[in-house]
Amino acid sequence: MTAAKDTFYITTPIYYANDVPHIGHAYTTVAADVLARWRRLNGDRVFFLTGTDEHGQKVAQAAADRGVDPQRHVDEINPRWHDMNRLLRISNDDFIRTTDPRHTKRVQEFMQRLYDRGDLYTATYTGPYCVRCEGYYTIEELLDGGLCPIHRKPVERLEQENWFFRLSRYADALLDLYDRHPDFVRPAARLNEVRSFVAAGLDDISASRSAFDWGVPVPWEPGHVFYVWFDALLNYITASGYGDSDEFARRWPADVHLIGKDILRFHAVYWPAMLMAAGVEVPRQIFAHGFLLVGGEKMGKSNATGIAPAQLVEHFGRDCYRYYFLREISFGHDGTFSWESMSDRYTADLANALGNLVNRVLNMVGSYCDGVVPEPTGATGEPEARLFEDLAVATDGLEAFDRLDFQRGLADLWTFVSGVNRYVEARAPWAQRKAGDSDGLHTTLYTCVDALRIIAVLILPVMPDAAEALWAKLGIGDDLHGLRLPRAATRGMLPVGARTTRGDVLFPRLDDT
RNA sequence: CGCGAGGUGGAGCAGUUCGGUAGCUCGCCGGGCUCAUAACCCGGAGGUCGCAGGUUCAAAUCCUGCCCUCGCAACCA
Repeated sequence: MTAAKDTFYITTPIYYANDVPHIGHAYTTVAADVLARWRRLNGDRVFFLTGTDEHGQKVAQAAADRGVDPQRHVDEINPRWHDMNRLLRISNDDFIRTTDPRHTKRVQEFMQRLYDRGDLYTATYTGPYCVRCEGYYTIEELLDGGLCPIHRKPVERLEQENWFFRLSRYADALLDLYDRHPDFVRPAARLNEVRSFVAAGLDDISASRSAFDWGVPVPWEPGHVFYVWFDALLNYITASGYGDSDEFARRWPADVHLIGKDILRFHAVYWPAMLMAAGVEVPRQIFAHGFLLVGGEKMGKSNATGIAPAQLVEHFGRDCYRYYFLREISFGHDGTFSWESMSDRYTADLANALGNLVNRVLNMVGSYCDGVVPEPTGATGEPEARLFEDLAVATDGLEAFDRLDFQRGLADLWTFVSGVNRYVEARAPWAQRKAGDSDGLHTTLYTCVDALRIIAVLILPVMPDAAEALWAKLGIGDDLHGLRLPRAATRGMLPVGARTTRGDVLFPRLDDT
């Protein structure tokens, strides 16, 4: 008896252990986290996986350079990734390391299966080999002087017997997959890329290495380890219970693998082919987002380390970090990061629109009603109708998150935030108070605080800290994290009599640029 | 003929799938309000939607050609 899939399963790539986390890694991880939190808010059981890729020759060399054992090397640098996740309040349910025994054991089981099914065969390879890439090249691919086209460094000449995966056997099945599931790869332009690549014909790919031993051993061939990409891709199933338990059946297939566009081929071609070969269902979707550009240029090794997430978080705060990249950049396209645009977003969207709104509303509740949410005894009219239209824009618009269109979702959510500001202007509670219209005033303030309550719920996936801080100000007893949509965003759920506190400003203006 | 993305008011972008008032944020100008983080609200100026043709009653949106920018070209999110 196998369980049925009942879990929303989302992954980030596993990051290369040797890398220092930069805003590009964080971009992928934050997006995945927002989606995970969004699905949880909607009541889904979620399994959100991230991790590190710790095998390969480069890692072994880096360890050797330091004079330490590779395992010790990766153990020592692994905390960087946990630090990044903690810094950004990432809510991953698991963290897979490819050196975990649970992983290596299952990689071997999986690859044994490919072997048993005849999809792995041995052949001798002779030719140029780049250690940094861990990749083979043809003479034509090399740059002048026999340099690696990626690293522009001299390549080695290698002759070794390797195991190969019969990727070519799966070309038709892959094309069929793309035709039957056009959403398998998104955005659509990426699917076209992948399709034309496969349609051009696939070569079998090398699946093992024998020049070094820092990897998962090939069980039937001493002295060989699996090529790091086979090892790495398999994390998605080894971490979710492949090989035992109903847990795997509840999670697999993954709903979405979030990746950068650079590793599209591995995920959209090799990975499904591997799964087909093993008789495992393919994931539902691969979503390749764009690159972050810095100063108009692609962020590379030269300038990547220049911007650590911690620098930005220190200045703008964690919530702004999470908000900014998703609001500013169209997910799936390349986007430009700049300190100025981040600062602008902070000031306009967070400090002025949202933070000031919270402050002005709670200030009025404080001074007009002693901080207690009044009973809305007055009549409602056009201003309320307009406000509720804006609310509908937000709740409908946020469904864009399910399409990974965070930009649209957040824009629509901010329509509501602005809408509440417009509502305040339309009702002018300060004037209602002067006029002695307490019924009207109470309805206005109740409506405003109720709107803040809904905002707290709706920003939760993106800005959990601010959501909690706002929630605390509202003095509602319920556990914010226990709330579920759509009920929690229904108007009128605010309890009369709640004791609000103005407290510190949510997003204080930052003086500098 | 390698593949792909993009060229939209001063800046950054959305809209292009399923043609029909060109939209958003910032900036600028003017007004309002005064509860608020000099914040908020309203109005305005500013664009021949890269260029040239074509289809159509109608094109940023479809077709053809061209120009320019930027990525990728088997392992950097």
